[in-house]
Amino acid sequence: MIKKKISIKDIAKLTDTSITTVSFVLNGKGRISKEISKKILDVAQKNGYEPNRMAVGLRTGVSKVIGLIVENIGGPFFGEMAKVIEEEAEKDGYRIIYCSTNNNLQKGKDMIRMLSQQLVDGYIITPMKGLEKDIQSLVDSEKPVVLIDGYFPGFDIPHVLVNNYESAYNAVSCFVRSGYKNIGMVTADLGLVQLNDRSAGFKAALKDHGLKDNSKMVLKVPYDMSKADGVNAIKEFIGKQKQMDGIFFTTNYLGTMGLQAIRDLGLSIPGDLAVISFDDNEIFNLYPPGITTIQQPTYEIAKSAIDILMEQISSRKMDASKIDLQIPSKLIERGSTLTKVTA
Amino acid sequence: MIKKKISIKDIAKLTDTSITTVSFVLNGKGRISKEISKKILDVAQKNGYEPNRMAVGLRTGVSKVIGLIVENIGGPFFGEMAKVIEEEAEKDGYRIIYCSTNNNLQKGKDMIRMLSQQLVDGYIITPMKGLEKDIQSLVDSEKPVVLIDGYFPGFDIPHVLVNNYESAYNAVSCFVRSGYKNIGMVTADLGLVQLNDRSAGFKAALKDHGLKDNSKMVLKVPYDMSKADGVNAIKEFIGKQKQMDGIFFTTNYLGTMGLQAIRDLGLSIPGDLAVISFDDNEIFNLYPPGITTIQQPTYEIAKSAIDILMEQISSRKMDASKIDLQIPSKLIERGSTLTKVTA
DNA sequence: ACTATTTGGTAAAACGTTTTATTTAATTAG
DNA sequence: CTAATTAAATAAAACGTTTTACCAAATAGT
Repeated sequence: MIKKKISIKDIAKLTDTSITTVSFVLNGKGRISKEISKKILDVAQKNGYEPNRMAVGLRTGVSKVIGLIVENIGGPFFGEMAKVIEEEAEKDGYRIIYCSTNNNLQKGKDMIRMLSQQLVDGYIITPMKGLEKDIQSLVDSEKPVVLIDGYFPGFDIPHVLVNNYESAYNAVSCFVRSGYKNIGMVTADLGLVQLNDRSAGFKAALKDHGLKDNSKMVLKVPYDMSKADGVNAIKEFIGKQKQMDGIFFTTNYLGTMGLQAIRDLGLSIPGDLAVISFDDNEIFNLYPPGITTIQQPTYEIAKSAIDILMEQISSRKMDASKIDLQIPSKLIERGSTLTKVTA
Repeated sequence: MIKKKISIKDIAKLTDTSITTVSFVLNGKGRISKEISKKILDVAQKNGYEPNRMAVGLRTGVSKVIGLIVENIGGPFFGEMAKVIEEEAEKDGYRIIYCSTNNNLQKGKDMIRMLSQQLVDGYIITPMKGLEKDIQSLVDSEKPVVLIDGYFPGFDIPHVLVNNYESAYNAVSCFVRSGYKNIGMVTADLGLVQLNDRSAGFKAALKDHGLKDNSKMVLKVPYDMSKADGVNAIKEFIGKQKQMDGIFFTTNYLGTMGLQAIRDLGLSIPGDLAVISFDDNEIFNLYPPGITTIQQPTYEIAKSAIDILMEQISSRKMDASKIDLQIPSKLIERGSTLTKVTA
């Protein structure tokens, strides 16, 4: 029994009414008498009528789908984000189409192009270097867009992200508070503004705390480097920095690579090296003695992004364009930054 | 400059041809002369023409979108899966709409209904108890469906998952091989067949190795229990099992809760307790002394699922209905199951 | 009692494609 | 030199909605 989908036309036939009438009743639009309404609703209900989204989309230009373009849907940060976004969007009857760019520019461009085929009503995008014009052209053509986790300096595109600068600054303060003064940093070589902001916050804090800004104590791990190579690079880096007593990892995956490096080197945390990493994570909670982290407010970021997007979608006002929402992070202090004991 | 999307009709006008001609050229269908073809292609290219997916979908009944319904897109296992699925689907020009059920039956039902509004060409679903009829009705209406990570006993719905029974069996064998004979298990109370299979494999292995099947050495943690409560439950469980020297966690999240419990109890791994967990994970690699895990072949599962789905989509043959693909897992042996040293 | 107005309902156009059936022009066959 | 074939292009219908414009009947206004 291959049940053919029932259409509005079928319902009209079954109820001896017109297509228009059915449509009006179903959408509560026109003025149709109680009795006819009831009859139509009944029949629709009984036959499990569901509107054909394609037809609706074609006619109205609204797909009720939003496009989510992130770096890696499989990662802990974006995965969590994706979940919240889905849940929030669903409340407004929206569904999510996603795609991971893996920080590949071409993939990002392709995706924006694909999705712009009248398929989605709006975009949530994690920006990457080189995508500026593509996204701007989206905005120019009045497509609602919200950036998360980053932004484009000089472009008026609404974005919401953690306050990277202050967060990194706070990390350094935490080190200092606990007595660590020779602090190194491991970051990635993507041109991402969020990483730059973290670096800037880090440096500013060093300066403000009167620590020497030894730029040799910064390692940039190439993004496309394999995990094993990355760990080795970090090991080598740590090996070279003889006087370093604290290390700051600017991302989640660098943090775990770092832990592995530290473990392989047989160093103790925080005895030999205090540690703070960006992006809280189950690992950092569990790994002895507990790693101090900067916890991103994923829920709030995602919620805000959806809210802003929906605002744009409903009222076509673009006064949201100047939105620059930076949400504070939470420093989760754990064993890796216990007060330094000097021998 | 609000660029209006250009349509096939516009191109026809610009090139002094008909709509049909343009459509034929763009799809390589009819017989159109080289010169006109070139002209049309040029104009289309120059104006950045992209077909309106809604219109195409309405006319052809094909959306080029597949629906992915998982338990939690944010989790490590499903996230990784989602990523592979997206990448593989993209090769065939498909995009993914996702949704997390959080093991909530109603949400699952709702999602299936929503997506069936002619919105998706096929489904990849992680089954949950109670969804049998909904999914079967999908199959009945000739919608391509593939289940991943589980299946419905007694229903002929194609599915691909890890060989749960054998995997759990192997875990026990690993314990035994290393000298651990009093093996407990922690599992969840969802009615999921994959968990049942794991339990069954576990018990069968105990029996085959001549170990006593002490059913008191099994803890079922309620799925909706908070993390803290879960950890406490596990702590209590471990506390009660005085002679237990090895413990098997049937899922990822139970494994990490278990690690926390063990850490809180101040027990050493594997000295006091050997550990194996299902689902490999960065944590298990990093956490000292390294936790032995059953690594699911996520890539292969996802790839196979997509392949089977595409097969169904392209050739409307339903002979795939009896597909029961169980892919072997890989036991990653780490420090948590080092050979037992008896004092 | 005639004109306004409201009420309940519908026909038909439009959204942008794909595809079938047709037309016209050009080529080949006999 | 016609008749048959083929090549090139197109008109028009259809997919399932939403929505504008319109109509007829009933009600209200004066």
